[in-house]
Amino acid sequence: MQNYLNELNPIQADAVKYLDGPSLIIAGAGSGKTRVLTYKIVHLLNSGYKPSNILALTFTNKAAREMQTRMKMLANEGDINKLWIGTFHSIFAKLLRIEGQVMGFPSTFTIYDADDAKREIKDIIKEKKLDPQQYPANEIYSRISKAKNNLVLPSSYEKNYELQKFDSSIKRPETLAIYKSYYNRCRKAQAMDFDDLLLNTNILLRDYPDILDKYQNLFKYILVDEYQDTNVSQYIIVKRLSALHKKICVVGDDSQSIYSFRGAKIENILNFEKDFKNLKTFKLEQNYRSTKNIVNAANSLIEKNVNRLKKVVFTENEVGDKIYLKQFVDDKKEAYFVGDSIKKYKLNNEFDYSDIAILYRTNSQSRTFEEVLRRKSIPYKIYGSISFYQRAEIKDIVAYLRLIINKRDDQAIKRIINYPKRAIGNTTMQKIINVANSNELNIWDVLLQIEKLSKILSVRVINAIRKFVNLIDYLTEEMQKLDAFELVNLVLEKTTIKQVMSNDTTTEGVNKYQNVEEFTNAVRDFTDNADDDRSITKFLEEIALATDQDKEADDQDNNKVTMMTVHASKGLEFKKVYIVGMEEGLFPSYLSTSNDRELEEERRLMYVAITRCEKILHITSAASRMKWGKYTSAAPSRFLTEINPKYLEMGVVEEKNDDFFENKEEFNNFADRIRATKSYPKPEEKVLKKIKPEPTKNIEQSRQIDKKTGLEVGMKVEHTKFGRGKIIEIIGNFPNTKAIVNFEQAGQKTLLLKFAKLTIIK
DNA sequence: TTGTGCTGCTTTTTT
DNA sequence: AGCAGCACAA
Repeated sequence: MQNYLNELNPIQADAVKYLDGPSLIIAGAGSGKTRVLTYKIVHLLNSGYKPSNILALTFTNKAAREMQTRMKMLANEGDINKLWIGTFHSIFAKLLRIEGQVMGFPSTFTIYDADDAKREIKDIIKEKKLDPQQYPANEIYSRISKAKNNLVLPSSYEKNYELQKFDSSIKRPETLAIYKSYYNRCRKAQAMDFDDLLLNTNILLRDYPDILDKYQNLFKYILVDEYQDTNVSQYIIVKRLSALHKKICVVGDDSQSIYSFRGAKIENILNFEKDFKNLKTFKLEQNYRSTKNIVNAANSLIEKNVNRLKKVVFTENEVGDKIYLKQFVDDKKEAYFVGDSIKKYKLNNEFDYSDIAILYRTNSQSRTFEEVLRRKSIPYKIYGSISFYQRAEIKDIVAYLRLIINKRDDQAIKRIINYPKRAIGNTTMQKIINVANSNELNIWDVLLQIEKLSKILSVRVINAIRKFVNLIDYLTEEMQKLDAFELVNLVLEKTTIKQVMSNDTTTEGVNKYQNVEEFTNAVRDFTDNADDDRSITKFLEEIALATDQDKEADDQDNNKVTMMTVHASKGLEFKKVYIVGMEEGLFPSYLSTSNDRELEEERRLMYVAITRCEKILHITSAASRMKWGKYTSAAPSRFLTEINPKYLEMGVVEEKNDDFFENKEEFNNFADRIRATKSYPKPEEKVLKKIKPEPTKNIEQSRQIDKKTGLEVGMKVEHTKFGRGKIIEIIGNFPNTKAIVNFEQAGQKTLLLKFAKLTIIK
């Protein structure tokens, strides 16, 4: 075995070698954190620890996988497979499947994702006849989530005067009642949401000492990655499990704590010293990733935060280019600049597409860039907030699988009982749900004895339901004999989903069908490669906790520009980065500007964004941007003024137009700053240059749409004489606009629009 | 019961 | 701009 310790700097090596007691590794951005963690695990193995005695917790599946891959170079594969390594959620889901029976959970319990959880809450609000405006499901969900992450069960919520006072003060006195009801329903459905996985683990370890004992003994060494992002629930789990051996190593960077909206407590890392006696602290401060300019710029920004641990990140890398700053008239110009810039770098062969990332604050910003990159034939991949497995068409199929495994999964039933259409409509479901609720039954129990409802349901409906029940029963029986892949195919076949979908020839329909095919491929992949358990249960387990980022492994052509939110970019690095949309109200988000804590989190987020970059960093903003269908203007982000200007290179302000500025003062401030740097050429002329505010439509587009009638290329239309057809071209100007239409029956015709009566059909 | 078209809301980030 | 939810019609 090669001496891996030689590949580390002295502090890294010390951190790896120290196994005697609790340790805290403060790892600055780009300081080789993953390397230290993986080497430390290898070191544990070499020091006689058995792999099954090591627990390593990460925040993303990707991080876990990355560590495993890296370890394969250094340790034997059999050992690595026996490690307990994974996300908090997946590890403790696994634990609950093994041990949850004592709490009344079968090993087949369902995991509700955020979507399921919100639907359930929405249903409850509806059934309680509360005003959905007053009780937005989203906010109630996050309130409940917060309670759970602070280990506040409905019973403690009820006793907590403060919480209820707050709910009353915002006119939501029924929050507790909703929480109670939601909590009970999840239990009844044998379902756990993401927060329950941690909460129930806590209850398990608290109330069952022999189980606690078992796992305290099993986990002889515990490592936690991204410790700054742990919430109370996770923190207590870690504390309980490590209480016996006190062999725990947590790694984190307070400057990169960006998940407090999800209940993460930055205090967990700030106070770690108080929690563990004889703590050894290691500070990794040398950055191996970025140029001096980038590291220094990031430092100068994060220094503005008051609440932080002392740490000075430095680098011995080259000075590098300054950070390029540019502002544009609107979001389209911004996107075109990025597209052109990527093309230029690519032409000069300076970077591969895969070296480049576009980072933004909100997912909705991706659209504009997607459009531009597609137009310029630049290959890209987007990591969206919606995971592949959360797409409606996939969730439909998954719902069948979930129901086959767990008949009490009410959310699954609601989703599929009328998909594909079987004439079991909303009214029917409402009646059934009422019966279920008033008898403390699951929906499935009611369906099993649907004949009893002959007074309130028609024979037709009862027969439809019986058929549905038979179908599910049949599939459940078959499940015993089949592997996951075979079962999925049978489901697609017998439910007629496959047939229904292939009949849909619209673009979206075809797209959905392709997604389903991709899904079956993923299932096949799973059955082919899973080493021990290839049941559908195991597969569902994996995808319930999968995110979009976890699906790229099999992507062959990886030379693509990456687009993602800054949050999603944590832990990654790119040679060239564009941070876009640096505007007040967007980054920092308008929701965070009123309070210092949240503003500091936004600043850390910006810190994360900057430190993703190895070599060339562009930061852009737009003076005006399409938001909710309207153009809204914004001043450049305050964070730009917080970076020490000596690390910045101000670009030319492109075609500035003060018609776009309601807030001139803020713009002028920005302009002043730009003037203050030498590289900016004669600002006044540029700034005062006026252009017509016609930002959206380009010529090419306006030729393809007839403004008068709203007809557009690609639309389907109906003509009184020729029947249905599709517009393939629009030519000429009003009043002589003509449309070339390809009719299904009559063939291609050119019609003068002022005469032809075309009606648009969907 | 299903389909359609209108209204009003959304966007912060995610395991 | 896009979408969910809803009212109303077929």
